[in-house]
Parts: sequence; structure tokens; C-alpha cells
Amino acid sequence: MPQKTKYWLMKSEPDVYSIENLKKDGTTRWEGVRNYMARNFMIRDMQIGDKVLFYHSNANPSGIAGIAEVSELASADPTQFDKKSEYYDPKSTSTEPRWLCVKVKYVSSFKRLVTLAEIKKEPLLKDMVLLHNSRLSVQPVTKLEFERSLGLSGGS
DNA sequence: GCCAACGTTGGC
DNA sequence: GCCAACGTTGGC
Repeated sequence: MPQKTKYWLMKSEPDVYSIENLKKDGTTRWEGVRNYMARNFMIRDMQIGDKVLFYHSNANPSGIAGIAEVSELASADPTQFDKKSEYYDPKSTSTEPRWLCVKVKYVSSFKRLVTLAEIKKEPLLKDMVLLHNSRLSVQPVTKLEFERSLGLSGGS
């Protein structure tokens, strides 16, 4: 039996990789996650078809910029083996990689960024993980939170 | 650029 | 296994 679609929020600094980059690329490997909690969500819980709020962090302003979708289950993050990468991890081996990541595909861009300030003001979004564990770069959101965010954006 | 929050590392 | 020191994230 297929499991229900789950909803996520994933952060990226737009200076590094924005929703526009994803739009151009179509799909991308979500590499560079080096936090165990974030990694575990990708390994254990993400399924193809899960919906993702694409969040621009460290931006001016920061906020949710659009929607992506999980297009491939987690597999080894190649950057952990690349000595020249800032994500290189000497403790990883090809037989026992420490870091895995999913691929996501572009779905849509919001007409308007839903800023962090708006998220903070919206009562229906007050329990979002974003507001309580601001450092987590891959985090679950509820269906309601997902839909409310989309609603605030005025569509895509 | 500052700094609070918090995850990770490493000494014991 | 505790916890201080350290490094990083990310808002402002």
C-alpha cells in the first residue's frame, strides 16, 4: 500500500542555489547536508512524490520561494568523497558513506516570496519547525502548514 | 558584521 | 557519559 504524501521544508541559500537554479536544472541532488537529523529525514522518511517547500535562507529577505518534489530516494552524496569539495568527509568510505541525499525536482515558483516575518505572524504556522529549530535545514511540515504557505504566496 | 542558538568534538 | 570549547547557521 502506498504511503501518504509527506511534506517537507528544505533550505538553500539563494546565493548558492536558488529556486531559479532549480527551475533551470529541472532536478538536483540535495548534496551538502552534514547534519544527522536532516540526513535521517532524507534516508528514513522521504519518498518519491513528497512535496517540498523550497526555503531561501540567509537571504534578504529570507522566506519560502516555491515548491519542489522528491524525485529520487536517498543515495550516497558524492561530495563527501571529493577532496576538493567543501563537503569532503575523510571519515566516509564508498562502502560505508556517512552522507546520503535525495534528488528533488522543480514544481513551481511562488508568485511572491512568503517571508519569515509573515510566517511568524501567521497563527496557523506558529508551530512550524522553522520557528523553533531554526538551524535544521531539512524539516517536516504538516499538510496544513504546506497548504497555508502556498495560500500566503498567492499561488504559483 | 554581530551574535544567539545549537550541533559537534574531544578531553577527562 | 559528561560537558566545555568550538564551529556553524542564519536572522537581523
